[in-house]
Amino acid sequence: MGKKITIYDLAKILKVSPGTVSRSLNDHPSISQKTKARVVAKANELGYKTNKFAANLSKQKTNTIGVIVPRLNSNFMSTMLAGIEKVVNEAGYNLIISQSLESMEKEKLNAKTLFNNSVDALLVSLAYDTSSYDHFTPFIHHEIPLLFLDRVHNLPNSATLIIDNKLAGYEATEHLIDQGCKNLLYVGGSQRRNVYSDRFKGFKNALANYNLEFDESNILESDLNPTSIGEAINHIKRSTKQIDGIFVANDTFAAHLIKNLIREGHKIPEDIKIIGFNNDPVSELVTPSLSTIDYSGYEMGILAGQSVISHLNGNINFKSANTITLRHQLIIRESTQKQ
Amino acid sequence: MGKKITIYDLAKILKVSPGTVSRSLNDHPSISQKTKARVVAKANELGYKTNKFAANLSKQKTNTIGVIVPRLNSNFMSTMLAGIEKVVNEAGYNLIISQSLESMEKEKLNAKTLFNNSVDALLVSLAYDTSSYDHFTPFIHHEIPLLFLDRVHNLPNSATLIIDNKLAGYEATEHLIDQGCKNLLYVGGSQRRNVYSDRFKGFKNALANYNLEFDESNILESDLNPTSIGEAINHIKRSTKQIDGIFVANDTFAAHLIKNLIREGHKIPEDIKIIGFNNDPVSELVTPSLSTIDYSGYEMGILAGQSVISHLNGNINFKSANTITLRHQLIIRESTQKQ
DNA sequence: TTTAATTATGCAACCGGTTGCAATAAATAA
DNA sequence: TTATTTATTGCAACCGGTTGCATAATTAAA
Repeated sequence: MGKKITIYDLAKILKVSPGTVSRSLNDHPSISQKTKARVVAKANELGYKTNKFAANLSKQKTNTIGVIVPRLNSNFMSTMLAGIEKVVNEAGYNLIISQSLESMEKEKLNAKTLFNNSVDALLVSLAYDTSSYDHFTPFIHHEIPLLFLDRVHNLPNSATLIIDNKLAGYEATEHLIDQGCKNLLYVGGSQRRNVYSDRFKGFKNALANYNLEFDESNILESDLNPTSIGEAINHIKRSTKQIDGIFVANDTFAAHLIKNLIREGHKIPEDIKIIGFNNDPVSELVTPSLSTIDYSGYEMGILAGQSVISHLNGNINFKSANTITLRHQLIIRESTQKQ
Repeated sequence: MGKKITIYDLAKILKVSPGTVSRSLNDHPSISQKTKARVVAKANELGYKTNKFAANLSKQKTNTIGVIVPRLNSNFMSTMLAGIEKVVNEAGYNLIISQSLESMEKEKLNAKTLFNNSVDALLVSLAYDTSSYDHFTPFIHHEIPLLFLDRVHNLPNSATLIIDNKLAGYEATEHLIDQGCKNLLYVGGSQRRNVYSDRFKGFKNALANYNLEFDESNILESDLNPTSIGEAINHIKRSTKQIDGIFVANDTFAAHLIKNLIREGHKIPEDIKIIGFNNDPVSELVTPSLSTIDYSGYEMGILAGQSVISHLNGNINFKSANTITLRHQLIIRESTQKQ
């Protein structure tokens, strides 16, 4: 039940000043080893705990890092968060996590809240429909480290952590072409988000490079929600040229697509080859197993945590436009197998 | 960049006392409407923002709720968190999330950290190997609301939020028996966790009820990690009586099991029927699709958030042992289809 | 032994709200 | 009009650390 003991209590007991107690506990250099030892010993003995409120108030620092993600319940995001959490926790920081639910309005609110909560840094993966970025300027103005992850936007004095989506998109598409596909379809999310527009650019480049013609029927913009599978199926059915290869910018949607195409009587990979993106656990489990682009959310999280921490420790900083690009890898499974 | 303005600035400008400003901003009843209006107007005009540090210090309240989960990157957990986040956020609370990584030691650390951070409430889903619960007593002693979710432990003055795992286990098993299975296997996690031991109890009850014999070969305790699939396969192979029905306490593991059993030449559901647990998205996507028990992590999260909030608001409390049981539902898919 | 240079500690202001209690102003009753 | 009651507002202590600067204690140099 221990009534809270404060540095004042310690000071009185040890017959020193509160300031000395404070400095001792914080291992300040101007305190003698002897005194430090005494203070620390007594503090432990009495179970002293620093009152974060007070410490925060005078230091104006919360030891808290804010995160905004589109949603918590996606494999990629939760894995990334797991990585972030691990690193920042080891460094003594807490994570305040909030989700935008893919809405810019909610994202704005989240940003405001986190700002008001004085997070020491902010990590963001942008919502589906975010089109303005003013809600991040308070962070920049107050020099609060701002790091975008995966779904990024280039703002001055902020850093971004991504993979080379364009290249990955190119490689995925090239793989389909290698396997003999001629009429390709790209299914991705909002072109406003770098992850989708870049993958699409890669897709388009690959088509051009292999002299495959491209028109608007070769791209489908979707919210990638499983409930929207119907639209995708319709698009494929309606297409005048028979589609024989699909690059889906998201494994979960790709898995649903496989399931539904098979239900519709298509053979995969014989009639249509499909490649996804993310190497979500589901890609191994679906039948046929799904070829995909692997990149580790966990690693991205770890790296994000590390950069932010080292920024906070003053080792590096985000002043100079700072982009970290992670590696990715093509994973070939059954869904793109040549006959 | 807008020097911070404080209640003292407002007080000076408006020629009232800081106390009056504070009370006005908090809509205290003893301030006249006129004054309140003036203060609020001026506060808005100058873009006043309350300094949480100071407010926390004097109120000794953080408006922050701590959560400890075994891991962030499981569908169930991240969905549950999504639910919690939504509710508490709307109520003006922040969520500090930490993961125990299924280790009691880490869980202890997390609990300590969250305690030191003075969270206003704590939500916990226990780690795989947690066997002592002392790390939660500080919360109870300080009357910080403590709520266990899904993987629970009954502590006095704490609440629990669960489903009827025993009944669900019974129903899953009964379903297998209904479909003609005679030699059943239960694959679950640590018996120390209610979710697994209760499901097992239901399993055993069902066997007894249908006069099916039970011995140690009918149960396999696993960490349910996909890397442990080999052990499960071996167990099934080695079994003297030919196993024809498996109840796996976790969809992901069940999905891997299906995939691997098929690879080994078994036919599912013809030779072996399988039922999972959780209704994870993967259960629909695997082939054959997986029968399972559905219960909504999201709903559980929402409910958890709501109970904690209403407790914090003084509406209900956890003093009287408080258990909320959510409903669940048997979902029949292809993996248990009778021929 | 003195003086200068270090090292260790104390003092007190400060961070910015919150809140019990006293004081004053306004409203109602006598 | 005066005495009461009630509605408003101010005062000042408090929450518990942190930190610049002055002072005291100790050590090294002269």
